[in-house]
Amino acid sequence: MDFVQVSEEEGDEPIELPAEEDGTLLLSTLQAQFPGSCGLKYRNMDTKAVRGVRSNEGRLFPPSVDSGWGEYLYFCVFPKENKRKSDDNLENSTAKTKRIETRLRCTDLIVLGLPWKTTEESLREYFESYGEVLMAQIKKDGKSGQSKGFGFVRFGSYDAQMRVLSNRHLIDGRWCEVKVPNSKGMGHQVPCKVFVGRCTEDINSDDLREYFSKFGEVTDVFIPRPFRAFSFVTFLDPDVAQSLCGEDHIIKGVSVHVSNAAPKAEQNRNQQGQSYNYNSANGFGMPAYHPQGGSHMNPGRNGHHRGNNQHSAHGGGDNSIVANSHGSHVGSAGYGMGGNNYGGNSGGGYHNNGSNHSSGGNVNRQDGSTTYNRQANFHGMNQPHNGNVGGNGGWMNRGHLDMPNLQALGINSQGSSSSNQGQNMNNPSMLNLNSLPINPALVAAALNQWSLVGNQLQNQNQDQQGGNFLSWMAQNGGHNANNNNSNFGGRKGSNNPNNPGAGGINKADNSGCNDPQQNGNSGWSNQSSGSQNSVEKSNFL
DNA sequence: GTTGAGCGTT
Repeated sequence: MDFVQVSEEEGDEPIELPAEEDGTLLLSTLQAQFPGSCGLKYRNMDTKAVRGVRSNEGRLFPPSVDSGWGEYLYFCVFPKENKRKSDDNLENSTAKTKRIETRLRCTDLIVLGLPWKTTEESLREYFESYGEVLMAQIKKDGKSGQSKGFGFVRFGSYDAQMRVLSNRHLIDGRWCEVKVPNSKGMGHQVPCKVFVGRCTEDINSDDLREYFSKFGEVTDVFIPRPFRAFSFVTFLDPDVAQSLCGEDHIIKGVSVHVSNAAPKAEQNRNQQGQSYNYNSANGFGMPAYHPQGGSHMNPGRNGHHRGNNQHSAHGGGDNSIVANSHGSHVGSAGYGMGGNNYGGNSGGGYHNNGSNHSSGGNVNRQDGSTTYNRQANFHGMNQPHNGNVGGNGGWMNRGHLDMPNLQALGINSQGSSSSNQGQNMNNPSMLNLNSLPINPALVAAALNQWSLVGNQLQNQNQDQQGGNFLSWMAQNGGHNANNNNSNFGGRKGSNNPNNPGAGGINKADNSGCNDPQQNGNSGWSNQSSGSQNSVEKSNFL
């Protein structure tokens, strides 16, 4: 087997990636090691110039037919950064780093369970061991001045924030919980995920990833199984996602339609009084998954939090939910469109209602080899700007759902809510959880994204398991990387330092599950002519 | 003076 030496950047230590039998390198293989990368380049020894590697249909082709990949050291190509307004004036920073910094902004963190005696000074002092503390405050009773037992803290670096979120905290003698707050007004999000309709079965995740990587970094691709003629593509940049909505694109000769895949969490949120943590930085590496004290989820290289790793419950590099489909079906035949009527979903069913058509018209773009750098173009839409939080200069809440917050998943120790039982009885099972041979947490991540947890739990219950999500998790515990006490849902009710409540999912919250009042009101702007579609869709988002 | 799930008089 031929190996290709690839590094993230020129000069970095290369990783040897296995090529395929035909000598090509799968893009998915590359992306497994370098999430977010979309191509390769190398420096030509003779001309000293950098040359790009040919890429087509999810495959990268060696520069030479005869000598293959040769002895070149290849390095990754990442999607160009969309030009941003005010974030580009950072010095001493590569475009890539800039992008990441743009994405990984800090947010205020709530500190729960503080001792009454803790002061803002001692709070700050405690957290300064993690990094620069920009703000530390204790919420107090207005009259008495007595602490309410919680406060907020904000860090100057995302790395510090992540470490704080990853660890337990003994503050002034009491174990405290640090989370991203669910504060009101923080719940809106700019969706990063788009719905891709009219897909044919031969369009696999690699195809989608490769195609859409032209517009920006793709962090996830999800194709429902069994085949349902649509899929979801998640971008790192919500602006990119928005800019594509309403458009038709041609992938492998098939005209697919991209439209808004805004989760219907909004309704759930309002109804349940529970705010999803769709906010800003919460998309990356949230606390519940990193119970190990001192473990650095991001040991110095933010770039590794892109792409597949965003699904990684344990920071492992290979936990991509997309990975399952990598390497399969690539290059399989079956182009062609028309005549394929998949379950009544194809044809005319995916008109967007219009509210989210943002990018100045539904321009059809042919699938060319050009790299599109879409300009952000969602301002003035229905996405609120929660600007200038903490004076950090106009960041917006983003719809990054990549890293699940199981609290927000609506998972509790009783499994899905009984009040929802029966809601999905007539719903087709869209995902067989057992068919996804991956870390359950990653499935949860996916389910979180698409608010599928409730459905799946119930389908699962009926169809196979007879248990709840937790039991399923337990049964599949072997997949739970490292098995190191994944602390889904935090440590509620476990102030005992010796019992950090590992595995405790205590949040009684049905968000994400379907609710009787939700059905038929999908919050999904695609209108379908099919009678069944609205139900299916409403279950999906 | 008490208390221990929560979500911020900005």
